[in-house]
Amino acid sequence: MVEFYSGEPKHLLAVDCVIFGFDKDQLKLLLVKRGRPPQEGGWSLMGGFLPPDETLEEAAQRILTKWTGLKNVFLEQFYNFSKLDRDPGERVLSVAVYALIKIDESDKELTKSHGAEWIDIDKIPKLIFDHGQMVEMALGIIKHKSRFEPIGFELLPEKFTIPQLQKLYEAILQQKLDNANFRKKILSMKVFQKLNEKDKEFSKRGAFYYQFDQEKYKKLNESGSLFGI
Amino acid sequence: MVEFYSGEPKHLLAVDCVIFGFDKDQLKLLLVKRGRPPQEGGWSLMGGFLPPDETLEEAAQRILTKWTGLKNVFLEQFYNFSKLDRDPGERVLSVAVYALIKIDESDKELTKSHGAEWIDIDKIPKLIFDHGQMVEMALGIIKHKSRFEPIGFELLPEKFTIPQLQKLYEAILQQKLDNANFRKKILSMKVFQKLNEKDKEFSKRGAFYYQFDQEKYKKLNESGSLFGI
DNA sequence: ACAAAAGTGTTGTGCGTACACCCATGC
DNA sequence: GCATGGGTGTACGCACAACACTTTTGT
Repeated sequence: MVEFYSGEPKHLLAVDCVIFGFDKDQLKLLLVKRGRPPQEGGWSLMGGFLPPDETLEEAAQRILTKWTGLKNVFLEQFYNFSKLDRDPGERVLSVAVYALIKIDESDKELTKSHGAEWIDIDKIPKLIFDHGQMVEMALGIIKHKSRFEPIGFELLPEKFTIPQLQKLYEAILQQKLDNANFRKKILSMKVFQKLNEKDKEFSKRGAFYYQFDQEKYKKLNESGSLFGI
Repeated sequence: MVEFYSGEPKHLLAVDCVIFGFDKDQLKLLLVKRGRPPQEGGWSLMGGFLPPDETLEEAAQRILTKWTGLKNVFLEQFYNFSKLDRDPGERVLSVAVYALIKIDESDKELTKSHGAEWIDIDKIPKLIFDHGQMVEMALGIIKHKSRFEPIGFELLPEKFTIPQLQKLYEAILQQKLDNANFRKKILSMKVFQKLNEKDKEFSKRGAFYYQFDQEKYKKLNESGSLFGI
C-alpha cells in the first residue's frame, strides 16, 4: 500500500458519550467510575479510543451497546474537545457524542454489572477531565433541539401519555409548562396515535396512551414545516 | 514522560474549512485546486493536518490566516467525517469547520497568490473526497443558524445598509424576503446604530449605513430573548 | 417625467399565553 | 363528597405576512 501521508502527525482520538435517559419525571445521565489511570475512580462518561476500523458513529454505537444492551440508538456527535492538556495522561482529542435512550428497554443488569449508574441530572457529581463541560454542552443542545425536533420520543417508552411527555419537556427545558397549551400544541402536530388504553400509574382518572407516528412525522418534516414547542 | 496510553491506535486528523464570503449580492465560497496527490488538481476546501501542538480552533484560524490574511475569524467546527475510505490515500478523519469572513477586509492578493478563488455558491464545481458533503452541511447549518443568531454581520463590512443585509439573508435562506417586513424585523431588535451617511452604489436615492452594536446585542442575548428572522 | 430603489403605513390572520372551567376516579 | 390530576374552551395580544403607498434622486 502506498503511504500518501507518511510523516504527518497522528493523534489519539477518544469517543465520549453523554447518555441521557428519562425515568418517572427525572432526566438522568449514565455515569461510571473510571477504571484506569489517570484519575482512576473519578466519575466519568462512557468512552473509549477510536479503533482503526470504525467510524465515530460505529464506535459510539458499540459503546452504547456495551453499557445498555441497546442497538441503533439515537445519537449525534456535537463537539471535539481538543485542548492540549485536557487529558492529564497524554494528548487525546475527544469526540463528544450525546445519546438518547429508552431506559425501560435497556438491559439494566448489564449496566449494573459494569458498575455504571443512572444519576439524576441535578445530582451530577464532579466529573473527570472536561466531561463536566461535555454534559453542560449536551444539555444546551438537547434543550435547543427539543424545541424544533421531536427528540423527546427517543427517551420515552413506545407508549406514553401526554402528561408524561410534558414532564419530560419540563425536565429538559427546566421550566414548568402550561398543560392545556402543551397538549394543544403537541396534538396539533398530528404525529400521534391515540390508543384505547389508559395509564393509571400517576392518577386516578388515568391518562390515555399515545404512540409517535414516525410516518406522519416524516411527511410533515419533508413538507418543510417544523416543530416549535 | 509516562505514556498512559501506549498501544492505543492513532489517527491522521485533518481540519477542512468551508469559508463563506459575501460580495454584492452573492454568497461565495473560497476554493482551491488541490496541490498534492491523491486527486491532485481537483477542487478542494482549505485544509491541513492537525499538528501535535494546536487545538482544532487554532489550526483552523491558522488556515484562515494563511489564505485570507484575517485573524480571529468567526468559525465553528460542525462535524467529523470519519468514513474509513473517505480519503483514497490513507485513513484520515476530518474535522469540518465553517468560517464567515468579510471579503472586503481580506487580503485578496494573498488569496490570489495561493491560487485560491471565490466562487459563487450556485456555481460550485464538483469537489474532492467528501468536501461537497461538507459544503452542503455547512449551508444547512448557516441557514438554520441565521434565523436565530446574528451571524449575518460576520459576512458584511463594518458599515452596511438594510437592503444589503436583506440581500445577504436572501442569499443564505435562498428565498426572497419582503423588504418592508425585513426592515421592521431587523430594526425592532434595536441592535443597530444608524449612521449619518448614505451608500449610493446600488440606488439613486441612497440607503443609510448602519452598524451592528455588539454591546446591545450581548445584553439582549443575555436577557434570553432570541433573534428569529 | 419617469423609473427604480429606499423606506413607511395599514390591516388581517394565526399562534402562543393565560386562565377559567369541566371530567373521571379512588379514597 | 372532595381532592387530584386529566382534559377542554375561550379570550386577548402580539408577531408576522401581505401589500398598498410615499419618498428621493439620477437620467
